[in-house]
Amino acid sequence: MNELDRLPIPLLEWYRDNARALPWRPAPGSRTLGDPYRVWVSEIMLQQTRVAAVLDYYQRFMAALPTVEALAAVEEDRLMKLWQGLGYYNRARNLRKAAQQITGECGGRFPDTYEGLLALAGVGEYTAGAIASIAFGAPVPAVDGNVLRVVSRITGDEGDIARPETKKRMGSALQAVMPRQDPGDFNQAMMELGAMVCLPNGAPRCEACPAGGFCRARREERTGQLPVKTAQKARRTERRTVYLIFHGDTVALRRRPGRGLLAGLWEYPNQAGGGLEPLTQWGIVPRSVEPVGVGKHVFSHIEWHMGALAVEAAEVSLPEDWVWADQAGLRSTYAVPSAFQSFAKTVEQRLQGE
DNA sequence: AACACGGGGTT
DNA sequence: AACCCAGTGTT
Repeated sequence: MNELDRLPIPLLEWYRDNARALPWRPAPGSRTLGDPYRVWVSEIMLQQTRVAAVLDYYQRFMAALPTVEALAAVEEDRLMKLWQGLGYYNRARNLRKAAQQITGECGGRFPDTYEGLLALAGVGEYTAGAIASIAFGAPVPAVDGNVLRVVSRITGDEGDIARPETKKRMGSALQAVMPRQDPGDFNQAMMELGAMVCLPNGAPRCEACPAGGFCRARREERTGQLPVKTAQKARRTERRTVYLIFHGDTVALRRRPGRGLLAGLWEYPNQAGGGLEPLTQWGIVPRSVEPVGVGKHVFSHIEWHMGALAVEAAEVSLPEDWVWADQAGLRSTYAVPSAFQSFAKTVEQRLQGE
């Protein structure tokens, strides 16, 4: 028998005493199920995103779109504005797509099985397991990055956690020890343990761990070597010029393409490289051009180094899919990604001062 | 299996 | 600067 057999009882006890109160989380130990819609929205927001980053977005999102029906009917631009700054914007589009699946092909009934949930857009193996267990009490594991790290260390498993085969093996091992009474608490406890105690980067708080007495990595002093994970690819760097084009008390925004990076969001016109040629190409006649600072933004796979030019436009006409945005529009209508946040102050001052 | 896809916190 | 986060979809 392996170390995981000894885990459920001390883990659940630890969770009852140490779980954070979260807006989508049923009271730990209460054996009450989570609300499916609330749990679902939270799980999508939490994909590759920390709890602290999600909290405010979650509250605003639930206030604006309190039901599956409201989500299914929301305008895409409003949806993007609610998601602005959270990243991985396809999550939001898939969320709406799935809401339409539920109100449509599911006849308005929220899927209540692992397989049914897995069929929803944006719901993969992890999320299906999380919702099935937390909202419906199904005894299926939810294997995320936290859980992979915890299982790797407790069992001393040296399998590469980036490999599907490893995820499958650890999922099966968890399935076998999962308590039938409260699978939702068990899954959340595993993740909570990974987030609060069994920390990455070789700095786990083993003295506070309910598995400390039987954890293999701790006993063998291998917490610094586990989990095993293939290193991620290096980023490429792009140098771009961002054009802050002003006209009166407005600034030019253009919509990004519908696919790819930051799809469908709004941005200040920008171009790899730079110079003044792009302005001509866009049909912008500049009254004045002035460098107004630099910005850097790091994506997971790209690094943008940006230099900004403030342009006073003499012409009012703009290319297709561009708009003149005023302060109110920037604040409440157009979803502009964080990559351009470093220019917000400059833009605001210009629109203010004019 | 490899890659695209954001943004930010921690070490 | 590296790591990684309550991962999923596409190629």
